[in-house]
Amino acid sequence: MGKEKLVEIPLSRKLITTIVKRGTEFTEAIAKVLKEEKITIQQFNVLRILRGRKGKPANLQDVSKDMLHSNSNTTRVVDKLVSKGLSERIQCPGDRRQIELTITEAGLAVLARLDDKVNEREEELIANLSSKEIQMLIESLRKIS
Amino acid sequence: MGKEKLVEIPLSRKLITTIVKRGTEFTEAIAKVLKEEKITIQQFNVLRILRGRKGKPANLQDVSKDMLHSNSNTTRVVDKLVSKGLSERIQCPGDRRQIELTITEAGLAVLARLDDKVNEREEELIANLSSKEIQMLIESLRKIS
DNA sequence: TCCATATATTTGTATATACAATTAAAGTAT
DNA sequence: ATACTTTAATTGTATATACAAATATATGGA
Repeated sequence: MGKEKLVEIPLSRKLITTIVKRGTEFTEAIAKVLKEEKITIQQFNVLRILRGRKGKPANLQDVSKDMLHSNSNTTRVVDKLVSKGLSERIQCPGDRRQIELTITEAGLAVLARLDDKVNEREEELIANLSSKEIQMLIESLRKIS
Repeated sequence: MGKEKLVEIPLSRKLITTIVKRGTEFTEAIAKVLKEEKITIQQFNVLRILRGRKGKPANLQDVSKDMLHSNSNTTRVVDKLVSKGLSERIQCPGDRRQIELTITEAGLAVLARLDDKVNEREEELIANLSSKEIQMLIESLRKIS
């Protein structure tokens, strides 16, 4: 008695758990910053994608493919942005199944107010790591899949 | 013209994005395994915590503190487990504000059917990494926060 | 043209999550 | 005992997400 074998947690699980946990922490930390402008991370990502197109409209799939999550919800994220006046959606004249999404001035302004804050917060979040370690982490993590 | 400066994505963002992405992939991959038993990751985690207590009942906070997400939802996760017959909840006689949670035989059986599958899937997910790399990743990632 | 199939987006629905507010029971001081 | 504060859990609500089904348009034959 008192001698039950402690089940070893496999390294694979330790790593996976750690990565998931860090991912959640980061997501929540950034979400908190975005909250100042009352937008979610998904909305933020869509806005950045649209800004990156420098006026050239995007369709739903251009936007969805860079998003983490499945695309039926992209419609609703875009709905939100449109209803807030941060994005515009028109039917594509050439192919009326598609839509043409653009970012509005108000949308650009929101991003402008957030950019530095988000960058700073991101720096802070990994401030404990040397740049060598960061490089190494990126490389190993990319190898995973 | 044609000479717009491409904005460099900072390393901090690259790392954070990569970690978040891997976390999401892992979560989805494991969720898929758990789906065979129609339980979610949160439910799985609660069951494992309860099993780990080897009969000793847990209260809500014992369970919540090991969970990623905020505890008001733990009540509802537990609701699900109880309604499926995988867990039992009684009011704690000593302190009637608290509850006493235990795992049922059916709950243990679900875990027994899942354990190996989950472990295997986890191994697969990081099969591209050497064990030295895994060690190193765990260490660096833990340093972060 | 008419029909089958493919593509782009939207909608419905169940579940999950964040966050604030509420309820219930204990503990503590007067 | 009574009131005040703290603790434990639950509930309400808005939003987010997964997944399947539906809608609308386009495309390529017969």
